[in-house]
Amino acid sequence: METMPPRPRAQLDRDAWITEAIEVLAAEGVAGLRVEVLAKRLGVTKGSFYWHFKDRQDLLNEALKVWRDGRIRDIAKQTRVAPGEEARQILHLIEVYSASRNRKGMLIELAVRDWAKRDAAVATIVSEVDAFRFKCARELFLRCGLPVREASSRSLLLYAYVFGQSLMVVDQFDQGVETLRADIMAMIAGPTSADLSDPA
Amino acid sequence: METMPPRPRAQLDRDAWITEAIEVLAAEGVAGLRVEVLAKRLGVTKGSFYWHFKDRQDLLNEALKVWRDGRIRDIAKQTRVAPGEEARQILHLIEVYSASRNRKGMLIELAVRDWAKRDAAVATIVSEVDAFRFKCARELFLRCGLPVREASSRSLLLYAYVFGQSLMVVDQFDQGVETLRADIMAMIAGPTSADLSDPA
DNA sequence: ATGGCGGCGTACGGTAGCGTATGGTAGAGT
DNA sequence: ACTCTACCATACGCTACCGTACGCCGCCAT
Repeated sequence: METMPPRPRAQLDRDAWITEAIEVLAAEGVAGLRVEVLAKRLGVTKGSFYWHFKDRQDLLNEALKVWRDGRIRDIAKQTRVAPGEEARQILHLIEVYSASRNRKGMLIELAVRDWAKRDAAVATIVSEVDAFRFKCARELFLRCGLPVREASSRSLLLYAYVFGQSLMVVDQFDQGVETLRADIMAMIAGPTSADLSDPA
Repeated sequence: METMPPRPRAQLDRDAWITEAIEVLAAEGVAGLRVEVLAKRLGVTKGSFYWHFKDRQDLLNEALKVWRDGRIRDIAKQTRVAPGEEARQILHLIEVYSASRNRKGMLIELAVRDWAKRDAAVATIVSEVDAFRFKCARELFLRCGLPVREASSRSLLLYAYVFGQSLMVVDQFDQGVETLRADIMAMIAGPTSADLSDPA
């Protein structure tokens, strides 16, 4: 056999670097994503790194692609739902992003968005992801019976809210923040056609 | 005369460093806030810096304080309004933060919040500012006649939205984003007691 | 005019990080 | 057993920083 010509284990290690890179990205931001730090975390030296990658930028590009593809897949999954379940799924969407759960995912989101402020190529990718998110969420609202304009504005509000929520330090807001969050979820999601037409 | 004992120009130069520091903070983030970079931008060497400041952390602390005080003052100013103008002021509040105008202020906000993720002391300050913002905004809603719970949730939604909005890259969303933003503003601000009780 | 000091420049040591060059090793193929 | 190569370590040069030590220069008061 030809030992699986192109990549028997090389490609797999590349992925290990990328996976760890995204981990560090979430914790330290793109500025803290250093080659030698990464190597230490992986228990190797940078001699390994420069075998797998041309340079640091090469890793950053790959990590960004992996992030984008993962986001696209996840968004598609989260918004592909059986008819009649759209309204419930919108609430689920908001919950999924609410920083308590999915903390790491949100940290990655924020790190990438901070990165995008200083790198136009990253901003382009983020823009693509945002557009896709917007499109999918709007589709959910449309299938709930809302007119295009309202479906659009609610979609934008939904994502702006969940991202903004994760930026705020709300732990000393007087009463239970959970109650407020629940009320806000209802504001963003409803009233939908289900509320308007469902006799129950 | 005693040549104006404490600070004839020294304190003023300290402020110059801090002002420039906040500028760089907005553009490059806290990780890009380097002493020697700052010195070059100010046309001096770091010999000057270490006369005015103990070390880099000293500058960071001061910059953070200046930011906090400026925020507190601005929030107080933006939410202190004549009776009957509350509803209008809420809309104005959203507009002021909408990233198009006040771009630099928002960049500083985002940079400080990113900073807060890796520095507990910064997170405490941000928490104070957020709590004050929340309190002031809620007061506006309350004076519009809304019950406490709704005033609270709308206040939280308002700030989460404006911060989240500034994180998103919306330039390729199909139709006019301005229209969507206007609709969202109306969702967050209204219906208020003015809409409910004003016969006009 | 001159001593003192505020304000800054210069020079230095030290660390962290990028990227390169080159050597070493273990395992697969023959 | 020999070799080849994927994979990694070591060592180096370079730059960008931080912080310190110290020297210079101009301004004010006496």
